[in-house]
Amino acid sequence: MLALISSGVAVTRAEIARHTGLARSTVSHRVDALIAHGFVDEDTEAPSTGGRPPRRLSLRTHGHAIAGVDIGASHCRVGLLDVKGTLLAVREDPLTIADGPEAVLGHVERTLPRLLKVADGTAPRTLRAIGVGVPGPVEFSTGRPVDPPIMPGWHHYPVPEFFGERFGVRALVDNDVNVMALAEQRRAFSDALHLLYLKVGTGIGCGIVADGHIHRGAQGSAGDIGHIRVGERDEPCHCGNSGCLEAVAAGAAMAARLRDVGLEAIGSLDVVRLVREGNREAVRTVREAGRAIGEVLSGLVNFFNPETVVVGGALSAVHDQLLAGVREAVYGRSNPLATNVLRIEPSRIGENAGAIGAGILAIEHALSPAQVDRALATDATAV
Amino acid sequence: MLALISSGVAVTRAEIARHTGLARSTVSHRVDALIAHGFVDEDTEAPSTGGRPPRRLSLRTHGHAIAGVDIGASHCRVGLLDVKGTLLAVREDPLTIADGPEAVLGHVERTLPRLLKVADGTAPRTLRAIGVGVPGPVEFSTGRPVDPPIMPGWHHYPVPEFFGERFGVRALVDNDVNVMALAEQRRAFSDALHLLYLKVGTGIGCGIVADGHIHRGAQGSAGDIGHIRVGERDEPCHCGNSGCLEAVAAGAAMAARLRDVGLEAIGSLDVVRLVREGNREAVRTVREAGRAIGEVLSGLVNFFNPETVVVGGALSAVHDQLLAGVREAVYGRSNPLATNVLRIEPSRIGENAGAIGAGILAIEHALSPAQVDRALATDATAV
DNA sequence: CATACTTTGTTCGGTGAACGATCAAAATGC
DNA sequence: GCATTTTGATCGTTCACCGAACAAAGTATG
Repeated sequence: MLALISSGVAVTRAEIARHTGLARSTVSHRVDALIAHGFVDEDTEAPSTGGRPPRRLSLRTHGHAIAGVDIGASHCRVGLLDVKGTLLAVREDPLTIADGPEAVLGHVERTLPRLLKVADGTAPRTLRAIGVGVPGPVEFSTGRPVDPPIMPGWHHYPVPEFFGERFGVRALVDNDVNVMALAEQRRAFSDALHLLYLKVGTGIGCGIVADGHIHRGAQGSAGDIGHIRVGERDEPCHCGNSGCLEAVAAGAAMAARLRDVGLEAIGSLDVVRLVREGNREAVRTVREAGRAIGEVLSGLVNFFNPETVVVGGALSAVHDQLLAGVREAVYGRSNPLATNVLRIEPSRIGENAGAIGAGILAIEHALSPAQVDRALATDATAV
Repeated sequence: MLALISSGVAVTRAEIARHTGLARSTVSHRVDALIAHGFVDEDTEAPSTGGRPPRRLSLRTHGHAIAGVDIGASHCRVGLLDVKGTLLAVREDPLTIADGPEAVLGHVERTLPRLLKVADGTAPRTLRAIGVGVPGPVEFSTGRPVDPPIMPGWHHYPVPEFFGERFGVRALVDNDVNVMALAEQRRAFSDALHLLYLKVGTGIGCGIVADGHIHRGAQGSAGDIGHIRVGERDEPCHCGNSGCLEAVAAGAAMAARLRDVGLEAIGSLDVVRLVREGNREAVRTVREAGRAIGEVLSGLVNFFNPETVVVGGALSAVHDQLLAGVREAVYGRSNPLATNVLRIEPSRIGENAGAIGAGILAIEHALSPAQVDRALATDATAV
């Protein structure tokens, strides 16, 4: 409760009192408790506005650490954050997710202690919580992947228990695009209550933030827009249908099309390289893909009416070309009322969005009123 | 708080204590206050389970009334509900919304007192709140329509103030499909946290319930799916684009197509009539429209992942034919994970959904913790 | 049929958190 | 140097919630 307010808007006791409507005495008392338990620090004095200068409060960053883990199809990024959400250390390693949960999570298990040691040298930090983003649908309440197409061996694997046994902390698991959407919303587009995060890489996925919260849907498969039908082309898709967005506009599909015209392109990164080299065929392909994505997105914009759409993923490296196509299609087709404040922008956080978003997910859980109350009750003076 | 629990799950003091974790003494005290202020009634004793039989509590329905108003393009339905949400009286009148807010709301103003007198004869009821559903986008916080296409003269008209001045109660205004979605979710599909309500009438609209709450989006235009592009046909649409869902599959479009083949059909009701008469062309047209709707819906199902899709509106009168087409397209194209628990069902509430949903909106506001606390504080013993 | 047991709801002191008022601290401004 | 202003701390009061004991009203059991 107070912790939430301390993390942004009201940073002094008097401000908290004004914002919450509580008496100044009450606020003082509770802040003392939070300081005693190691949640909050008192730091510099703020400039006076005519009277006694207020003392600024901030979350105590030293001592604590939160892990944010971004697991991709072929890589794994482990990040360490302080409770304010600033990234202390990251490490990316190539890793095949198809090797199964023990192999992948075992790597995370070995990497984390190293990061904890390295991170910022001086004071040792204790791990408080872990957030994990994985490239497939997850039953959020249990943290278990459900029938993930590209994660063989992960079905119903109890990821939180894995970390709970080894580090003694809670782990939250979610779809990777969801945590990326969360990262962009919290860090870069906090004025947008409703936000979509489009990840355009080898495949295409979408993270949804509705009213400030991640929308996961009934089975945690919300945002799975890769197989929405688009346009007239009947490109066959590995899902069995044809004309899927992913079969038309994802990185893999673009690379295939460029191969057809004799260019050397295996994956998304080759498409990016070719565009950067100024290859006109590649530019045309990306722009065309942008239009296809925009066509689907225009429908989603009408339906969902977000303030902001963020485009990320490997292909956002060439967002000039990609977004041109997306905007063209969206602004051409969407309801004017929905588009007149709509912003379509490239990712501002970039390649660390997954790790940071997973961390934010864990931080917000650890600092939730219920968790803080529990910590205050169990008198365990943290740090 | 207690009011919410009283309206469904915990109907005796001991049950409330078990559900909330509060002490039995506290619950007793608070229930007494609610009884004293006229929110709750004590009624029959429930059967004993081996000890003293518990006394059942229920919301006090007599004395209070809530209005639910459903304004359509060419009709106006005014309903009166008790605080439990049961419909006491309804009245539908033909009315042209284009006559402007004063004319339409004036009609409501004259109708309400009559319903209040008629309703259930005996005890007089005082109006507590009003809910209004209108066929266009609304800025919910102020209750003002914004640029509604088929409501000339209503732009930014202060509807809540109109009723506030005349009846002295709060009025909540929302898009009609939103309140219909709410009615179906609360009354008929309460197990579905995420629900879509498709209204197929002259036009096509969609109400969204996400996590039990109406999703309105950034400008209150969420659910405006009538102009999503569908299929290969390039049917011109009044919005300026072509291939819009509404231009292909709405009641008006179906009637136009039937006219083209020489049948007599002016509006949605004629389509319904022809289908009921067994006209094969009409059946084919409805089924075809269902497929078009299903094609768009399959994308929305992938994106939003609802448990339930409810189909209502005038065309749901022939839902056998319509839903056949919808289901065919959705189950053919959507992500299996999203469809394996998905239910696509006809409206269970029917023509009163708008009035009931608007009433529910108002009731939930009036019984919200904040409002109840205020009522308890201001010592104004209701009734 | 009387008695023990169970479950519900009420009454009654005790406790603790929030409040309001007062006071000390540390600046600005005349 | 002194009034003013704003922040933060201290202290007694109030009020909501709790826990325990108790009354009420039934069922099980000898």
